[in-house]
This record gives sequence, structure tokens and C-alpha cells, in this order.
Amino acid sequence: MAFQSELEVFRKFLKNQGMRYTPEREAIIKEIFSIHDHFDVDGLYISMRRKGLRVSKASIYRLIPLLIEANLIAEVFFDKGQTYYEHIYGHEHHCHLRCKECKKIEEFSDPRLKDLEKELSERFGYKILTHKLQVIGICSKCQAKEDSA
Amino acid sequence: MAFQSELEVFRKFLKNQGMRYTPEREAIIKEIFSIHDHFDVDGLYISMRRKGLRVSKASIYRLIPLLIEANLIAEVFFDKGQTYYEHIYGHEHHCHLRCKECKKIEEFSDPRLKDLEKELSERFGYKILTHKLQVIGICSKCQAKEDSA
DNA sequence: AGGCTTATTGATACTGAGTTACAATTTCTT
DNA sequence: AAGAAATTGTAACTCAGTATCAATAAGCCT
Repeated sequence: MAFQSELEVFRKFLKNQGMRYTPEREAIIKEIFSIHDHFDVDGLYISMRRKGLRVSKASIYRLIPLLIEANLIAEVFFDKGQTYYEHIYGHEHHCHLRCKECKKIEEFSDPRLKDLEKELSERFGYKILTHKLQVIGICSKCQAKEDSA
Repeated sequence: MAFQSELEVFRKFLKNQGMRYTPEREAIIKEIFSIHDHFDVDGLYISMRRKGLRVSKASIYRLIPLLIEANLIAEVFFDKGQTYYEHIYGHEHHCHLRCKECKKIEEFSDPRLKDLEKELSERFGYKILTHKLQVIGICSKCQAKEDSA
């Protein structure tokens, strides 16, 4: 099957569910997929406003679970009450290494996690859907800062 | 060094920081370490109330970050705006396999994650502090329910 | 193309976790 | 025992996310 754009995928998803494709939803999705980084609702809203794109926050909040359901985005982490997301459609599944101090993020993936999933599935009888591995550490820059402090 | 109780560890931690050991803090810690399961602030507060232990929620909220700092407890996961914790003092580090439907939790640990930590440390130059692996799936009971639905 | 059903929108009010301010109280040091 | 400083509880507050509802618009059907 040929590669489909996020919009195409989402259009089909909506149709399947008897839901509607609206200009607001289109604008939000385009904005999300133009940001190639982690994002949160508030930041998304602000950057849309700055471009003169007027959608309500409620519409963004309402759209997010649909995009997750459609496997286009996923929650990555929480930080101080903010939920951050990233797009996953067309991306390899990966995990995150975060600096506790400066919040910098490195992405990585590791085949051993697939093996682990399989073993867990057999051991506990679960059907595994996904995994989320966060590794927390101190990046080299912040280590240097600490040493000199 | 002989095994120290959570209270002893925390007392020392407080002293180090110039903080004070109060009956309220003692009561909350005792309650936390009497629950051998994941807990959240609200549940903790309610179970203390039922026992006639009167501390304010604010005191619990204020204590939690200290217990985390002292490595006695850790955040495990968020669910519907609730933050859940578990004690880690005196426990092997472990990860969680959660059923998406019924929220049941299995714990496991895997030596490969230590290897992975080491490799990440070398590759990205981070000092690794910890990792948090959540595996999401459907448990066998919930699979059965889905099949019959 | 027009009409109709029904989903969606934005505004607003609300909820609920967690934080903050502050006066009263208590710990801990000397 | 006294005094400085930390802690407590109460109540007010913040802020992410949700629910309500009237107005609007998508998309199907003829």
C-alpha cells in the first residue's frame, strides 16, 4: 500500500467512525504535523494563534484523543502537569532519554525491548500493545555545571 | 551498614536538610509504608481519616516530594489526572506491565535494562539515574471478554 | 442543488489535583 | 526555658482538562 499522508489516514479514520472532517480539525492536524518535535496543547494553541489560525482550545483537547486512537500521535510524558505528545505515524517506535536538569531529550530504540515484550506476553498471558521506556539522567553539559558548582 | 527503617532514613534526611520531624510527617510515612501497594494522595488521605488520623492534604502534598528526594518512594504512573506512587526503599527496582482495560498491574524486572542503561550512558554521555518502563497490554481475562463481545 | 439529520464548534462554566499565603503552632537549638 | 525558624491547617487560588449548550456546518439522501 502506498504511503498515505496523516490527513488521509485521519480522514478514513473519521469516516469509519461516522465523524466529520472539519476545517478546524484540518488546521490542527496540519499544525501538529508541521512541528517536528514534542508538543503540548498550550504551545500548539499559541503557535496557531500567532499564525492567525483561530480554533478553540476545546477543539484541540477534543481532537487529541482521536489522533491517539488513530495511532497518529502518542503521549510521551508529563512534566509539571503538562502532557506532551509526539507524532508516531511514519516514525519508528522509540524511547526517550531525558536530562533531569535541562529537560533535553535524546531518542533511541532498542531491539531487546521487542524480545522483552514477547517474553512478558508469554509469562503473563497479556497481549502486548506497546511500551514506553523513559530513562532519566544528567546530560554531559549539566554534569559539568554540577561539578563546577 | 545495618538495615534502617524508612523512618530512620527519613529522619536523617530531614536533619541533613535542616528540616523538622513532626508527628504529622510520622503519621503519613507510617501510613504509606503500611500500604503495600501503589497509592495516591487522595486514597492515602481517606484511609488516614478512616483511622482517625487527622492531617491535612496540604501536608501530604508537601511531604511527597521530600520522600521522593529521599529515595523512599517514586512516582509510578499517571491515570486520569491521578498520580500514583510506590515505595522503593528496600525494594528491587522493577517495571510495570499494565492492562489497558482493567488497570491490573504486573511487576517484573529485567537485567537487560541495566545493560541498556550502560550503553546509553556511553553513547550519549549521560549519567543515568533511573529508568521507568511501562508496558501496556490486555490481560488474559480482558482478552477473553473482548473475544466474547 | 436543497433539505435534513446529526456531529462539531466556541464560549462559558465547571471540576479536581496540586500550590500558595498566612496566622497560629511547634520543633529544636542553646 | 526562650527564641528563631520550620511546619501546620485553612482557605483561597491556579491551571489543565471536561462538560454544557446554543449556534453552526458537514455530509448524506433524494
